[in-house]
Amino acid sequence: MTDTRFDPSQSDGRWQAAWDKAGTFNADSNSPRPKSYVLEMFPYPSGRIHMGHVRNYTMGDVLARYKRMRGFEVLHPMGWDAFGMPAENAAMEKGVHPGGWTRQNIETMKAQLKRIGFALDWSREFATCDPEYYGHEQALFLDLYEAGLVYRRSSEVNWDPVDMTVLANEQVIDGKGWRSGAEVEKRKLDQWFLKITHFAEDLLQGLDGLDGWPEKVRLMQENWIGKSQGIEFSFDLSNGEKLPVYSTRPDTIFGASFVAVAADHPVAQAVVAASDAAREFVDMCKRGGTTAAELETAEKQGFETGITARHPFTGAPLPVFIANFVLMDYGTGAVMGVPGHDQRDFEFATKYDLPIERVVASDPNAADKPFAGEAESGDGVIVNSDFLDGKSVDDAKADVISRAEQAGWGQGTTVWRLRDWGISRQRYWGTPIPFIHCDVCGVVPVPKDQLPVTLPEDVDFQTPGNPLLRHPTWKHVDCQQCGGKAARETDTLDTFTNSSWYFLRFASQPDDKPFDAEEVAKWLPVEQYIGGIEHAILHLLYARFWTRALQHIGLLNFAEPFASLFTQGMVTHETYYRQDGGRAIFFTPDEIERGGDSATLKADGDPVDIGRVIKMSKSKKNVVDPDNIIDSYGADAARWFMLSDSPPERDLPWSEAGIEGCARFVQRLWRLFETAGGPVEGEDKALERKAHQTIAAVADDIEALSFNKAVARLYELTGAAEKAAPSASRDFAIRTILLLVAPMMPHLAEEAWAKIGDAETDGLIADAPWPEVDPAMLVEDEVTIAIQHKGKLRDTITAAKGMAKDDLEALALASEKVQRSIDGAAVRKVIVVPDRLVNIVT
RNA sequence: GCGGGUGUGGCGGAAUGGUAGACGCCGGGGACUUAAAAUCCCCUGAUCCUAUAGAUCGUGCGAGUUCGAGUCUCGCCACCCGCACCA
Repeated sequence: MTDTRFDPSQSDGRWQAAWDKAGTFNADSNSPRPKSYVLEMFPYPSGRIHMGHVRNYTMGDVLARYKRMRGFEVLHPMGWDAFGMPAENAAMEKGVHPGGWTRQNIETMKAQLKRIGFALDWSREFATCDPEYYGHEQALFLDLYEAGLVYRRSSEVNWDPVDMTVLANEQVIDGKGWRSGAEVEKRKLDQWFLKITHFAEDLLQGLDGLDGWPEKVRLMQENWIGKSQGIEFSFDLSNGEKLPVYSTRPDTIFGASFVAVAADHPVAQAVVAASDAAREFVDMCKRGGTTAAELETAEKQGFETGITARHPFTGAPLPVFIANFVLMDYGTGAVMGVPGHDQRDFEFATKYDLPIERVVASDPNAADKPFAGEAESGDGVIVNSDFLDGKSVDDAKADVISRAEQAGWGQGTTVWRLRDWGISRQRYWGTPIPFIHCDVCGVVPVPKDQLPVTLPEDVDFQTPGNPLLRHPTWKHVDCQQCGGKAARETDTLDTFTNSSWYFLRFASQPDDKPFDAEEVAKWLPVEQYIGGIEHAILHLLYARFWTRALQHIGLLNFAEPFASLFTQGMVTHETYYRQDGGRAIFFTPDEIERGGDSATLKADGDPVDIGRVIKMSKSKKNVVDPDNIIDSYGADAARWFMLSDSPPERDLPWSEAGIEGCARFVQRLWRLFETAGGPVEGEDKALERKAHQTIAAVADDIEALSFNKAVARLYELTGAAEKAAPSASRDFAIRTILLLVAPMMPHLAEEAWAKIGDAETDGLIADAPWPEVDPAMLVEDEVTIAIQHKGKLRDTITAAKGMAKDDLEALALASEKVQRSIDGAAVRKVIVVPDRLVNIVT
């Protein structure tokens, strides 16, 4: 037995080259095998691969390799989400071209991914900044335009003054740009929109069928779509106008004591025109902050307009206020105020001394019960409401809506929180929107045979704003229709558009169209999609929308792109810092010498503080570079670490000790594998049984993405095989371990497979089938029975599997320890769970 | 405020209502070695103890259901995530 070591620096690259050469992981859509599409969210080429990528792609890789072993033809592709602002920022800061910068990053990151040995089909690689990709995207955009799902309108947009671009609502967080963090301003611009609201109901309904998605993500999308049902009706105003309002509580209409409109509502603007006091109030409303904390503490304030609204049933005049808590862009921008049953209205009415009427009570006798300092928004029975009295909330809602509809002053309505998706960006590094503007003909689509509309290469980034707009020649074209002078659209598409259909392009890459529906049908929907929770709403909702939209125009025959979704946790690390005056100075893990529960700085040998374990980030310097890890420990140790210990949906704390343990295990396996092969005889039933149990369990664990459990089971079987004396059974167990770790440590597995080198291990282990389980071997013939007295463990005995209850009971009562515990008390009851335990109750 | 999740040794975490702490990391002891690395073996929840044995306690807190609860039910607490003056 030679005691050699496995050398990743020699082996990793050799096997990566072997897979490349054999095209092992290239997916064949014409294969007779069943298909499986495993996909991880493709990366933005920001510069280098980080540990989060490694974790994400390792999980997908294990699943993809496992699926291949189970006889599936697996599509496991990789590409680049290559448009976006960091490239332009780099252009501005370093004077490089966004395209060159991006290509360079892709090259670096691709080399990094290859070093980790991912089973990817690189033949399908593309970047979204390839004209071959975005040209097809332009074609799809034109298709959607023809289908009426794209439109253009002037709208108030979220303008980021730092990035000089428009942001989608989703990209505004607490009133600030999601990237720049700058306070967002409002501007009016002509913008392109995608009609995602056309599919609001369908996107909501579809969530019910997504059994393979986390409940959390489904709920987040449900809330984002925000369906609400109620009534829209108009008040007759004292100035002769009509004021439409929206309410989800028509049942409380008799409790209305005022009407409120948003500060930028037309009614408010009319009042402002005639009143300086009103103007002051409205200006104050607009200044108000929009952050959660500010809204929490903001007082409900209003300005009484002097106008009154006529109650549709009682005819009573209700005062109309301009109020700071009413939003213009939800519902109609105006509400009826029912202080008794809405907390905001309650606070408002209290401040302005408006009537607070009870119209819902726990029972009819409680009709005059006073309020306990807050509104009651719960269920109950209607009171003090004329013809509604005694009805349930639901019945009263229906009654008011039907009366309003019959009388013609209102109707049942559904209101959505979801808005149409504004996709215009005043940026260079994105997909040009394929339209031209002609003074005579208006907006004219670029004919499909002139696609792609490509980006000009010679652009200047030293001035803020859109380089396409400033370019001397690019935008000047002749109109397709009239031949006159026209200008190209200089806006580009939101980068989320690029990631809304890339998974289709991976499945099929014809030159003459975005994708081939038949080829796509062979692979889609994606069987398992893996990525970060940060995409729970935006990317995943847009991708679901695009798939529906393409189905709508007949290009696809399915609505949901991702059958199963998994959101993995982050890779975290301790932070190291010293306090310097008021602020912390952070150190990288490389600069630190880590002891048992202390850490010192290598440079001066003095201690540093160990901070919280948080997501790896450059600002906290708690990052570990995957390349360095692979240099030191090899790809397999890094992969194994990514799968060990933490459940995949939770955060994974990186540690030096942990990766060292993984590297040790790689060598431990190598030593074990070296003892495989050769002539061995003899049987070790128990070990053989454990091997079969492990095959079944690891398969279950991988399919459930419970990699940490699969890892633990492999440690166990490894320990058992190491301790066992040589036998044919042991040889079988070792070969079993080799096959089971192959998806996780593919380089070590190939090396050991080749080294065994007998008929059984011919070819690449990557092409070997998953081992068969003998069901008979899953069952133990002896079991350990727990003996309890009143639920407390007193003894354990070994018994034959399937022993009769009476025999077990007799064995249990014969136990000396049990008898001592019972101490002569009368046995009242004996619970026997076959093959498990006996519980004696006295 | 609304919605969701999490809570188990020094740490990461196992556990179809049935022997809590599998497996890994850290730590301790030992073997091998001139020595170190590597490797191997043993110990490692807490407390008590008359100590090869045994007892008690123990899964955020408090109740409950059950022969039996980390697991189920009810009520709290803490932390994390998402959404939010959405009428």
